[in-house]
Amino acid sequence: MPQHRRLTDAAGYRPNGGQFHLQGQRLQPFQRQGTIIPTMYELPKTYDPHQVEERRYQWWLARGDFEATIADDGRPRYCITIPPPNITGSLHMGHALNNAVHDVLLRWKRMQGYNVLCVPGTDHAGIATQNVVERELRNEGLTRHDLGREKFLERVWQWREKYGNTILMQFRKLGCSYDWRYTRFTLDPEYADAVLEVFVRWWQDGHLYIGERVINWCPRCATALSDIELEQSDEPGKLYHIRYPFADGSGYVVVATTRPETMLGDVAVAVNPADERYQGLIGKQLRLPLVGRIIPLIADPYPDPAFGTGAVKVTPAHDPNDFEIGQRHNLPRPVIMNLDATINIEPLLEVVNGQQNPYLQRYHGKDRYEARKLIVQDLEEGGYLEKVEDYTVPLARCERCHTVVEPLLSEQWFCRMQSIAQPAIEVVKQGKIRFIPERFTEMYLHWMENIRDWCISRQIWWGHQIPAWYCIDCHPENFDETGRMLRRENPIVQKTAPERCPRCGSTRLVRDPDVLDTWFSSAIWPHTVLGWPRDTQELRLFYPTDVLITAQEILYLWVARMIMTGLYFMGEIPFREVYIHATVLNKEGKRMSKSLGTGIDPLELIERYGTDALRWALLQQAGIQQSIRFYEERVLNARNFANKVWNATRFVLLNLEGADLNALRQRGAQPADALDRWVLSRLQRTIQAVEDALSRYRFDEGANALYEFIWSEVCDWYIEACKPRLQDPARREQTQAMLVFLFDQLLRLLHPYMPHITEELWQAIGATEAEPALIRARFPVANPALIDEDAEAEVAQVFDVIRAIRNLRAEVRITPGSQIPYVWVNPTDATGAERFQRHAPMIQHLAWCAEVRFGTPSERALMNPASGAEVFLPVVGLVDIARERERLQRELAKVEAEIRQVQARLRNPQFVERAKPEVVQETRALERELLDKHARLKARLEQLSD
RNA sequence: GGGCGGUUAGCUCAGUGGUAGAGCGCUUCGUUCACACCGAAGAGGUCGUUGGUUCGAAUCCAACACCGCCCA
Repeated sequence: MPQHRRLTDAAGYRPNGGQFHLQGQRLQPFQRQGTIIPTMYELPKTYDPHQVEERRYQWWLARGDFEATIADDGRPRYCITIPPPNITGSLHMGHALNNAVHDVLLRWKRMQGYNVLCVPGTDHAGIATQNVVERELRNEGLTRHDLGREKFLERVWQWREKYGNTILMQFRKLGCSYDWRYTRFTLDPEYADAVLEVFVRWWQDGHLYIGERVINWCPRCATALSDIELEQSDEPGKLYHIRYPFADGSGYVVVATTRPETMLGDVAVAVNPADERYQGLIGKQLRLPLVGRIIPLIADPYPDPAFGTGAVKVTPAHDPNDFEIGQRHNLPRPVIMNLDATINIEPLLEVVNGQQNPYLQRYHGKDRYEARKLIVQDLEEGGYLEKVEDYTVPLARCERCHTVVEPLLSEQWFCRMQSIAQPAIEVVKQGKIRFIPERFTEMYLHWMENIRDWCISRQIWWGHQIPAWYCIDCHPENFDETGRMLRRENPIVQKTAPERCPRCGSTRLVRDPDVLDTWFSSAIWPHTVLGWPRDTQELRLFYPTDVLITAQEILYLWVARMIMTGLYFMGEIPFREVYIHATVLNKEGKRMSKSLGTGIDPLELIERYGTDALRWALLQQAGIQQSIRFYEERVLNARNFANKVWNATRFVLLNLEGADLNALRQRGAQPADALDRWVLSRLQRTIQAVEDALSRYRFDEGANALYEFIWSEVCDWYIEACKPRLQDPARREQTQAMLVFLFDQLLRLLHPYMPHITEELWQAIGATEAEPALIRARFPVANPALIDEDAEAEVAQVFDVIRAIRNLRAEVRITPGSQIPYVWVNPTDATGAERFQRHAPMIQHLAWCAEVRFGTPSERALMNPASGAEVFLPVVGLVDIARERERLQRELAKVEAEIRQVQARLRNPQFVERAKPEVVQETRALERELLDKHARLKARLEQLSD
């Protein structure tokens, strides 16, 4: 039976100048079928992710490793529905972090034995997608109106077929182990049906209404925008102070505005009732400059007396706050602007004699900014303009086209939120849904408790068209001569088109042209992707889901709404936890933006450093922060770490030559000495740390524990210490078994973070018939019995002595390459003496000397105090006494400073009395050690002065 | 204006009451048969400021300053 064989035989790979050659598509290295053959592999010196990642991903896909079992097979279940990315999007660092976090959790839970289901999918993204296609059309010299609604939608679907899955393919490049069979799209027929179901039920239950509100209107896109579709920014502008004279000629009131053109629609001036400056004036009439309208001075709590003159002009149709004032005082709300942001004076004509007004005619039909210029000019000429100040204006722009958004009164569909929100507040208060980091609980509750009605209609074509029909014969006045609807009244709301009007029997029905806000459909994502409103096995098994992982910016617009719809339609929370990860910024702390060129392309990083490196770099920073600054050097470092893991495993494999891997595995970890017990103990602590970190979403902590253990303990010390043992026939097999066990565990622990490289390596060192793939192998469980404080203390002391010797060597430039004949170790007590004698071979090997002698030297030597011993490095004829004294003096000064600190603490009776006893003990022990060091340094100095 | 987060080594960040840490960068040295995507040894910090609590504060409290996020 062959004990080992070359990789070229088994899998068609041949090392060639550090490169692998793929000799055919079907060849899959390290994948063994059937019985396990102990194998000696030749791995290239440098890990090449390109040779591994795509192949491993396809292998998992082919094996069905990402697929959940849709049945109760006795395993606990774990389910996540991902935040569906916008179909027009492409992978950015935020997605990379979000999906890396998803996949770590999924892989971890899967390895823990959970039946894991992760549902991926995409969002139709109404405005964004419509804009992309409209831009395409514009290049062809067309608008969507040239095509008409139906043809236009065909175009959008074509676009979606072509590009809509780009981002999901990019998620695969991240290694995401999602169940792709369940890929959903928010405009799938079943999904669309669920959306209509929600609309109809909410309508029947009285939660929907048609109303007039001031909404954010994009004059370019010609639609209402939700808050999240806005870009808020402060821009330089002007503050205009305008005099509004009293109608009786008794002076004037000054109001300030940043949008003077809106004065055309003013219907009042408001002041705070508590404002003393206006006592006795409230109720007086003012004459609106230029327009001539007579408007009242009213009292309302909204104006802040401390701000400016304390008087606010009220334009209900063009400002949301003014709208509310108008409602309180039952004021008219003239709309003086068209949907394309040109001025329309028609609503004023009835109130003032507009035909006679030379000003109004001048503004009619002019663009808002042009009108502003004219109005300011006319105000100035009329003596109404008191002053103009430079002022920083908060501006909202359309996220898609960057046009300044206009607050505008319009007819929209609304959803009443208050009663729907109540249960969603309760479940969070009761802790049924937990936010991580916790601070988001308060933010969520605050927003929910002040929730406003939700404008759910959008004046675009791409999306879920509102299932409401209107009868022309019941309300002919609501339609113009072309049949276009002017007003919504008595809607017939149902899932499918009604045959005839239930009131008058007419068949002349018109469907509401508007579509629903995209968030309306994504609000039902968790239960809808699992099959709602049908009663499915998936829903029964996997709802509620376990966690929702997202970025902070959509806490309100998406997370809150999912909680509300989940409770409303399922009667149950949609997820138990909400993890809100950081925003990825660049090194300067600026938001990554493609248009500003401040972004980093994750795909480029994957190309250069590999997926596992990118994941590691992101996760190493992913905890509970608000933001993380990301830059390429971090990925470089992660790549180096991957290479370290590769080479450490490679070392183990190279040292298995002639070994029976099966036998070694069966033998398991049998510690032969303190060093073995030390590494097993450290491993348990690492397992605990990773487990604990992942359960708290502290991916950074888990990564650091792994990095520290693998690099600084296993590679720097354990492997180095194992080298001579592997050459010793008496210890070789036991050491091999230790290493095989250790690396099997390490690769398992690391797999959720770095799936591809670990699977590839584990296939060589850990795979068995019972566990053929790491992705489904058991995650390590810490064994507290293996935590060994004594071994840890003992090994720490030995390492300290080794470091002390290395330190002396470096002092006199004796490189590690040149072995020295012997060093002296002088233990401070009997325990130390016994210990260091036992570990003399390790000290020799790791301090690069041929012999360890015990005691003090008579010849010339450098001295260094260590923990439990002082070490001497004999330096024949080379010792510069003066220099050595200087070095020792420096050491002495350091020790003395430390002694002063420690003794100051111990001299304080309050400390000895009140501090925890173990702290006092530790401090005393520290004092003893420092005093001991001090004495030895002193003695050495005296010796040298002879 | 309100709420929240941050301020620790040159840079990016860990560190929730008991001897200040990591990675990168820097200095010196080194191709020892896992790894130069590496190894060995170093230098470098009055933990934003000011008060308070405490035997003891980077850590808890208060105020302030600056940076940032969210909301209005």
